[in-house]
Amino acid sequence: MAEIPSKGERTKERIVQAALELFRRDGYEATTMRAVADAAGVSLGNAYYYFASKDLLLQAFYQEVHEAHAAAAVPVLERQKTLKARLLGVMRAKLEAIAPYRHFSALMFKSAADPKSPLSPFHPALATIRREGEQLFAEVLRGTRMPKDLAAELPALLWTYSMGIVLYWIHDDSPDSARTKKLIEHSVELVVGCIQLAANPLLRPLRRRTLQLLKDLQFGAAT
Amino acid sequence: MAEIPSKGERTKERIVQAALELFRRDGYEATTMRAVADAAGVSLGNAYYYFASKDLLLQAFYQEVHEAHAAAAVPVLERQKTLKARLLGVMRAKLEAIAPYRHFSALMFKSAADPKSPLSPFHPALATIRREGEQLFAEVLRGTRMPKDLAAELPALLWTYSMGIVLYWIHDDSPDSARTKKLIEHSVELVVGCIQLAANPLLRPLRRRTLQLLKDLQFGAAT
DNA sequence: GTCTATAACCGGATAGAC
DNA sequence: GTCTATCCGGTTATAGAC
Repeated sequence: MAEIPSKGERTKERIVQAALELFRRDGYEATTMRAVADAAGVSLGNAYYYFASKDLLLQAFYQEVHEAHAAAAVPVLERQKTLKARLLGVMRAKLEAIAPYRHFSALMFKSAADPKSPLSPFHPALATIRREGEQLFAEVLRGTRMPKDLAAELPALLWTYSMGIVLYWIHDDSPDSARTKKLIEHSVELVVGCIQLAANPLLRPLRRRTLQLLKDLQFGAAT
Repeated sequence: MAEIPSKGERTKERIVQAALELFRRDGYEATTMRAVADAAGVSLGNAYYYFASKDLLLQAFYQEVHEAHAAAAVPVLERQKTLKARLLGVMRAKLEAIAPYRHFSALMFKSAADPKSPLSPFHPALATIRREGEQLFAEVLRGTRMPKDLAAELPALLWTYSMGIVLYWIHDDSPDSARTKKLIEHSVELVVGCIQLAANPLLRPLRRRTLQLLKDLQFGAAT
């Protein structure tokens, strides 16, 4: 840890920073690679030496947004004790964290649609970010008693749920994202209801069957 | 109806046909607008006179695929009487219809992520195709007795459900899409179970509340 | 006013020299 | 690692033909 950054690493960092600033100021499409290279003080070809394509520069952005979300979630998780309040708080924090970047979130879904895109959350390059996202939801569940098998799958499920909300939000043009907020309130209630239901010992057979199905459907798994 | 096509219309049709053929043969990205124009026997500028952008040419593709699905669904809907068998058959037909075009389906989701894209199913230009899709699911429901309020919302919900399946399928690299098939079998059961549950008169209050929420969340509606 | 063509523009990406 | 020169393809400007 804490390596001294090599020359190449410092150049790379300069490019990322230049890109982040320009993306924020002018948007992704309006920012040309030539502008990024200029702002970073390198040639166009050199920028491509570090980032094989323009959208790889976005990865840095996603990391930033995730960190903002995680930070905003900390006080919520400290204060709230019930599952419902914790999930609600974290989802609200998520909405606030991404609010300034609707456009970039849309870009993420754009690439998520393409399994081969290096920006798909299923792509190894972004697997880390996804895992960190799931980690956050694991925190949400901390303190909620439930069967082990369920606890193992829930973080990933909740992360997927949060992505669904984001997808809705991207298309939501109601003032102040009122619709999305409403959706969050209601869906959190639903989700928590389902979790509590699923935790009920009487439903163990159904739960096991469902979890098994989910596992079978996971992309990593064997057929 | 049945107008005699004007000269412009015939030119437009020639361009679409050329595009369809090249897209099929070489894929979307590998097909250049110059190649399409050449194949259609028009100049590049002329092609742009009819299609303001390359991806507008894809609309024709989606229409074709939808028609193939609708056609494949006809025998299913004639033979099958139970809701479950009808839905299952139509979903299987869907998978078969899109099978040769995984790549194009991915492209659709790519644009669906961007609310402003002319290829988003929420965009007016594609609203017709979406309505036809919902219409097909309305057919699936024909013969199933259920409350009016539920019947009004279900086609759109089922269409959304089918889109979810397609999204899964795009990422599914299991042999012969085995995973997606499994998902269809299991989720159809789940969906039908939910519908039957929702139709139960005892659950009317919950159903009404849920349907109201769904309506509120619809993008067309007032806040 | 409907249609067609040619020539350019622009920006992402690559080749290859140093 | 860094640069310059170039390619390539989507898109636009614009002028003329019917």
